[in-house]
Amino acid sequence: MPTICKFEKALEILTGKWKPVILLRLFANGTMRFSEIQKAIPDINKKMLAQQLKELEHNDIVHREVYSQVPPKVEYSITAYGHSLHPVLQTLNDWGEGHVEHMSRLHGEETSTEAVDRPQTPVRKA
Amino acid sequence: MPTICKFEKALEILTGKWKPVILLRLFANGTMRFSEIQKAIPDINKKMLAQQLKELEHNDIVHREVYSQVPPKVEYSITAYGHSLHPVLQTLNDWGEGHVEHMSRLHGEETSTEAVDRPQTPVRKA
DNA sequence: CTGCATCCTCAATGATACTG
DNA sequence: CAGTATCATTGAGGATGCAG
Repeated sequence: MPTICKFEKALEILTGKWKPVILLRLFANGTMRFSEIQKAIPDINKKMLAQQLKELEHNDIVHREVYSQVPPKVEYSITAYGHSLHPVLQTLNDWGEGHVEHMSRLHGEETSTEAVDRPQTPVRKA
Repeated sequence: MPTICKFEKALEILTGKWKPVILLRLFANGTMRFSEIQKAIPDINKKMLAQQLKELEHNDIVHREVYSQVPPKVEYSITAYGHSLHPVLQTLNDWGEGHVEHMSRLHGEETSTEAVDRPQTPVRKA
């Protein structure tokens, strides 16, 4: 059980199609209701949002506060422990920033930086 | 295009089922032949290895040195730029280390830390 | 030895409807 | 409003064979 495991474990937390966006939103806004997050991230659907939040909650990154009232109200926020992620996010973001520049320098000046990766597995088309 | 993009871009590099292992191997061993990496990571297959290496190469993280000889010989190594990833990996790993402990403290003392995540979508079985 | 092409599998993602 | 349950989709991941 080398270093890999820890490393991969850490990645598991940040990975997932919506984790990053959700996390950033919560880091920025502090506390948000379920519907607020949904509005903030139009392309996500309830199932995914709930699912990802659940995972983040399980990892003690996000806190879930339920208000027993009608209509229901649930607020999400970054836990104390979750804030320990901040430096990690920062590092990742800083490197990412330099990286996009590095890429444009290397390859074309495409501002899109899109469809450049993962060329393989050409999608079994009809 | 807020911070997310850079952040996610960075994640893209590290993510992928085999990127972490491959990266760590290369960081540790310096230079390895295709077959060496394969032997070092028994569970990976040629296609995946080639694919992930290609992506890493495209991102200028890994260097590919081809020796035009028979039989063919190709060596992979971390590029100069690729080494800029080291602090990122370090940060991630450090946080991951603390995280596994935090998890065991929170939930059970399960050394497995397995099947605890992602409870949803119960696998559509026959 | 390397690596691409093909075909296949399945887990993650998504759309939708229903419930407290 | 905040979920859960179901069913459908898709694309990353994998097995295998051919080719340089």
